[in-house]
Amino acid sequence: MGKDRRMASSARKATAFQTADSRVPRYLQVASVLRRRIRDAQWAVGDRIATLEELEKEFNVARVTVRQAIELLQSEGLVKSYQGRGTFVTKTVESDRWMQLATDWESLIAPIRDHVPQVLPSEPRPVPRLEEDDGTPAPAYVFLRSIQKRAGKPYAYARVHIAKHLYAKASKQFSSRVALAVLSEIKGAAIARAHQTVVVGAADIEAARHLGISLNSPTAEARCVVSDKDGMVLYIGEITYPGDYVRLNIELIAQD
Amino acid sequence: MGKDRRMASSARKATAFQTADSRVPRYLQVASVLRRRIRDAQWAVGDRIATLEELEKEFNVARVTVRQAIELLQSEGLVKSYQGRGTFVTKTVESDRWMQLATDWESLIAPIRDHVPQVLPSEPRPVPRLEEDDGTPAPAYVFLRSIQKRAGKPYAYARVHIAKHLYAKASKQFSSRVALAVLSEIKGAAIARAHQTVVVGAADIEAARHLGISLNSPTAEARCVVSDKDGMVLYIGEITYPGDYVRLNIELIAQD
DNA sequence: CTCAATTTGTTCGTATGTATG
DNA sequence: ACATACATACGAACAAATTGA
Repeated sequence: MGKDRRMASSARKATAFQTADSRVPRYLQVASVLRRRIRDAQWAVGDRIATLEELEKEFNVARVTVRQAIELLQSEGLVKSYQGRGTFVTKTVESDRWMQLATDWESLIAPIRDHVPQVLPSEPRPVPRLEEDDGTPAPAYVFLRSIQKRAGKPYAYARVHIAKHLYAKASKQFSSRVALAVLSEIKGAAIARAHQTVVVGAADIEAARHLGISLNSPTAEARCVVSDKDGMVLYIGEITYPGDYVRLNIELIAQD
Repeated sequence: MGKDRRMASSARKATAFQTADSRVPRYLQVASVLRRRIRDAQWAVGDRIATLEELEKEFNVARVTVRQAIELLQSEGLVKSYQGRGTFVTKTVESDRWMQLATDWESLIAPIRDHVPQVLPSEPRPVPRLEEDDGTPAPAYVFLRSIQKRAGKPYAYARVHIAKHLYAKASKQFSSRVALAVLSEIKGAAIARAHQTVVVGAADIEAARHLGISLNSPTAEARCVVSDKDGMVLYIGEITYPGDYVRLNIELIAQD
């Protein structure tokens, strides 16, 4: 016995990595760190990566566990191992993976003006979650759900509440275009304020299904609230993005 | 050439959740979804949560697996089960967990002006990563690493490059105060532009250690670049936050 | 060419964790 | 609660290929 095994009883000794035991299989944890090193070009194509022995020590795991991680990368075609020589990077990971999240209204609207969302059957949803600062609710809302795709791959799962009286003005458009884009063009909608909150989250069962990612994998959850001059909330959009697509650029002090 | 043992798992019966198989133990996946529902007050304290049968169906796992998840929550003191009655929420998860990430210079500086970071021994670091849009590099940089804590708990791990000629003007201050705060007060530093990029990432071994989170758990990675009127980069800060602390508020259209 | 060092490949035994039925 | 199957993980020993002295 005596050695540091994988123990479920969290009361047990600190295990590998000296970090909190996440109980994600170790070989997967190691694999994703290695994968990221390749993605970040810390190891470029053609480079020999660290030896099994070095990795064993760095991650404090058994040799077989490192091998398991490397076999995984090999099956992804990222590396190739040669007995007696080492393990070499053969391919790099896709890099243009960013979804730009908007920080002002125009850059929010412009890119999605002509998007065609895939509308999902709308389950009834009791009431939109409103927070203190959001404003006062409209008398009634319509609830829509949709998936946005890019190159056939889903990159956003949207749950949207639209004030019923605005929805009525262009109900057909709302089912074929992105709600915010439609909203921004409705004359009767005097948009006076729009704010967005972004948090790092984890995919729940719905998001995982619709985005084709695994349950609990990191996501960015954006919540966009649009209101009129009286503070009445016209639109609430909750949009979930896969975490590895999201990028936010913020000008803190703009260049002259 | 060994047989691919991993395939055995996907050969297993119904692929739960119909999502990509993340190979995180199912009962843990279920547990975190339930934990989040409690955190989000979807199930408030005192509420009876869904029955085992409902959860079995929702997640498409065996009854014992649901039980395992619920036992975990029970051991965390979040719920309590009663035979014949159901499972009830007994405690909610800490709620004021947000780190406000700044979207303008003043709100970036103000809260950290008086912070005392814990400076780490600075390993040498060859060159700061500069991207196209950042500007031109200064002749030389000083590299610092530090941990920011709040209530004894680390919430940020910072790697910072400061232009050497500025560092020299207040070297002592830089080791006891947050670099950006010092920088903003140095007279010689004519800050003309500051921008920040935030992406959702995953904790590498360093970040995991310093933040006390598990390897590969979600993080927010902020990269802040400050430059002067000639486009010379005075400061590059790479800051890693645990994902569940980060919140970004963005005014898209400001209220009058 | 041989030898030693390095590095990956393979196997055994053991223990524990996960999930089903 | 139990039996079964499989997955994860460790440590250790040994085998095979490669490299350079």
